[in-house]
Amino acid sequence: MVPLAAKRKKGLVIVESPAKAKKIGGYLGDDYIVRASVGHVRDLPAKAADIPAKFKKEPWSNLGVNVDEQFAPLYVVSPEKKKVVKELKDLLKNVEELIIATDEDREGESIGWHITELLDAKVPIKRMVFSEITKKAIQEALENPREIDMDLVQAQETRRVLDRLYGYTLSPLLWKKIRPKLSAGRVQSVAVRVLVERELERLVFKSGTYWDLKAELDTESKARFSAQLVTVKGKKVATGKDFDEHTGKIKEGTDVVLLSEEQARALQEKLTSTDWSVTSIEHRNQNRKPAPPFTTSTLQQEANRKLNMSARQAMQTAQRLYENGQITYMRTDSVTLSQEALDAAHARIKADYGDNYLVSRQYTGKTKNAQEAHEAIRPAGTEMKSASELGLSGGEARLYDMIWKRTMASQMAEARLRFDTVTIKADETEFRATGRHVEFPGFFKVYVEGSDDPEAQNEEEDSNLPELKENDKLGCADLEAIGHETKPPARYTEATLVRKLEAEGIGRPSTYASIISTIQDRGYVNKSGSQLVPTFTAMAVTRLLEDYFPNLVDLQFTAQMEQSLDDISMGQAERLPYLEKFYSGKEGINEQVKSHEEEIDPRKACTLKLEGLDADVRVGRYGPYLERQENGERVTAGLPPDIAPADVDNATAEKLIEEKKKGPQALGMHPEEGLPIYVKRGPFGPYVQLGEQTDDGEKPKRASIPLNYDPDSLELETAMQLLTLPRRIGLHPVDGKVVNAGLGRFGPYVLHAKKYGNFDKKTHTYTTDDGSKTVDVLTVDMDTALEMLAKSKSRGKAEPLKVLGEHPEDGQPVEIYEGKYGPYVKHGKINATVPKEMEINDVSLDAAIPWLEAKAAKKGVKKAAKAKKNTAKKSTKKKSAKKAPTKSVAAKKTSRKKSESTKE
DNA sequence: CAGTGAGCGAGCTTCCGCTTGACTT
Repeated sequence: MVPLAAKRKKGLVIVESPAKAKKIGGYLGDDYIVRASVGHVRDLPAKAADIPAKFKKEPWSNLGVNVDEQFAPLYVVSPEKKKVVKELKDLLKNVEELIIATDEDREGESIGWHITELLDAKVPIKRMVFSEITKKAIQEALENPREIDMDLVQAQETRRVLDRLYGYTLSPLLWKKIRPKLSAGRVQSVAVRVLVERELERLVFKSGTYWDLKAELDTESKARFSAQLVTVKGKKVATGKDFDEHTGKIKEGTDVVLLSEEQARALQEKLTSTDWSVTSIEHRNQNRKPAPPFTTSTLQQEANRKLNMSARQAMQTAQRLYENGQITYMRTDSVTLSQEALDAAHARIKADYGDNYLVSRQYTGKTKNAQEAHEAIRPAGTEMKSASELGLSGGEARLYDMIWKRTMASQMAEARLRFDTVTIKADETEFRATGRHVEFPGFFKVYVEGSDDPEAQNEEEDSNLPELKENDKLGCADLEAIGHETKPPARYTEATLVRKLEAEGIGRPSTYASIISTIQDRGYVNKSGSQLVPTFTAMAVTRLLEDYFPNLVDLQFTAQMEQSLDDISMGQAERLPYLEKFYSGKEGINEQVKSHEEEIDPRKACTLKLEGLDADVRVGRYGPYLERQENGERVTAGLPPDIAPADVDNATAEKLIEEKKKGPQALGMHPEEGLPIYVKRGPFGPYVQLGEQTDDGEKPKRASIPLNYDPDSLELETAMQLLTLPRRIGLHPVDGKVVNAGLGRFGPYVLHAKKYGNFDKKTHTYTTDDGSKTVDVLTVDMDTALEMLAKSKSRGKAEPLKVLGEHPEDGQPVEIYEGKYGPYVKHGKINATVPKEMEINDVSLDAAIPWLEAKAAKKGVKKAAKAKKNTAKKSTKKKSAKKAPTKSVAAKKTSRKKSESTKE
């Protein structure tokens, strides 16, 4: 709140982030007001509802770009940004100048320009830039303002318009040819393509088998070490690298010995009783350099590898650290450390490890398309305080600790390693043993970057060999023949995908996490553990795009776009010819989409003929299914929803089609009911059913199969028990009321006096606090049920802080409650926060009603959107009702009902 | 709350980047 008698201030400074505004505000003092724009303030309309009425009829309105008039963008202030803009406008009335201090990159420059356009300032406008948030840097920046760089703004607008044209012309083609609501975009389509190509490599991959020997050897002084077979009769023994992944055989022209199991065992037999001796020893020295300080991309990768955090979790955790002033800004592509950071790290290294561990280093970024508006991610401030010194805990402590270590390590000495390679002769074979010795740990003391290969040995670990010299005799304590299979190329994880995208210059620090969400939300990718598995839909979409728009899904497309944008930002090129070439004319995307629209057969676009698979895979409305011709007849069978494309082979296909033909197989007969029990799969997962569906509308008895049971190997006994749920566990020792276990809409539960206890959502089991037992809905006993119930949050009503009175419309009480985010007023199902500066005792009924109304209006919009999905099937009826004269009332009523049912 | 693989309708879906709300279990 601005006090009414506010003195006129010198300037209004606008930055992007509120946390940054706070910090800079502290440096600039009372003469300046510092506020955040909270990101972009204007954008092209995202959806039809955001298009202003007067443009709705324009043929280009959906694009939000007037493609007939110089690609003029239609900018709108999104509803959630209106408040910010209004506040900035009000503040501007009491200052002498407007100072734009947004980030010094393409997007930041554009945000600044949009602000000046919207605020329509009557006072002078200055643009200031800084790359480090220190008092000195800020004041210097303030004294050396510049103008807004319109070339840079143009480059941003070109980027924005191109992305819109790409996305909003290709997506509709996918709706028509493959499935509604699909999407295509410059970034996501390439990301999906990368995953699909890897999946196809796995699909055609042929595994190969090879054998080798591993020896456990003793020196004369009985020190033991192990060695691997490397040559037989002077010829190299085959390893995984020597195989051709398309054939599973040794690559042509490779001169190696491929050992079969028999040969390996014969060799093992022969060598056990032969003489072993050292033929040569080699030493090799190598130094290791620390990894550069974190950028967004490397932070996400390491958090994924070492802390098992998703990109999204890492960013949310980093955001909290940033808001608490504990780390610098977390969305950056720069590896540069400021002088403040260097000083802090150097001092701490000296104090903790000594001078010989300190080396000052400045890294230079080599990331494609880096904008470098911020510094690297590092502990904020001048002291390099550790996580425990800051009193952090949980995920924040772990992430901070990693940032701290990486920053420290980046300023520490190289590690010096010595590798020893010993060659050993046994009969006509050679074995090799390698050792690693850390001669000087340097930065290893603090931090070593993680590996994508979970089996790889840690770099910093010693694996020393015993003292050996040439011609030493060795004893063979054990000789093992080991069989190996070559593995297909690994699927991408969040970490490796982010690294790939960054390396190709695709996507920006602020978007890596959301790219991963988007491709999952659109049904292009499923996550299986840490693997990102593309779906059949992804394959169909990728193939269509590759066939008809190869240059748009080329990995180089973004790099080329960036080149053009650079030219525009430097004033060496114009936006218009670039956009015209992309969109208009014979080769432009508009014409291309139109002409391909006629030639693409949707049935073909949805049909995948996979190498080595006899049946076709088709992507249908209810998911992927198999299709095959048999005696001129079409047979189909649904595929499990989350099956990986590379895991579908002829055997799996055959099994699914056979099962479909036979119809649901009875698990067995229920001995008392005399009816068969089936295992079936519905939209809510696998379930068991007793008897058949009859015509009289009577539904057969059904029960979901909890996640801890495998539907394919479910026993009849278990099925019968599931069908008898809910089950009485016994009587509660305190009040004597019944405790039950059952299956509900949200999974298995235990129930006592209207209070529910829950099983783990992912496993449908529960492990007791002392870890002594794990139970499920069929096995849970009274003691465990009581423990579960004790944990469940009380559904009992909280006491209101204050009762304001009855709502004039319906007489329902209006009350104030204390919530997690401060006090709120409650009326029925509507809750509205009490403004921060209000005292609870000052809140009156009259004051509270407008808050509730505002909240109700907001909620209604959200709920209606949500409810739409659930009632899509019935929508035809609703539409005719809409034409009735009482339209608005009818609409209100239905939306009310829906919101109740969704809440239930 | 429990399968299926086909089509009029009205109007909508969809992009990439920059940021923090909201959530009251």
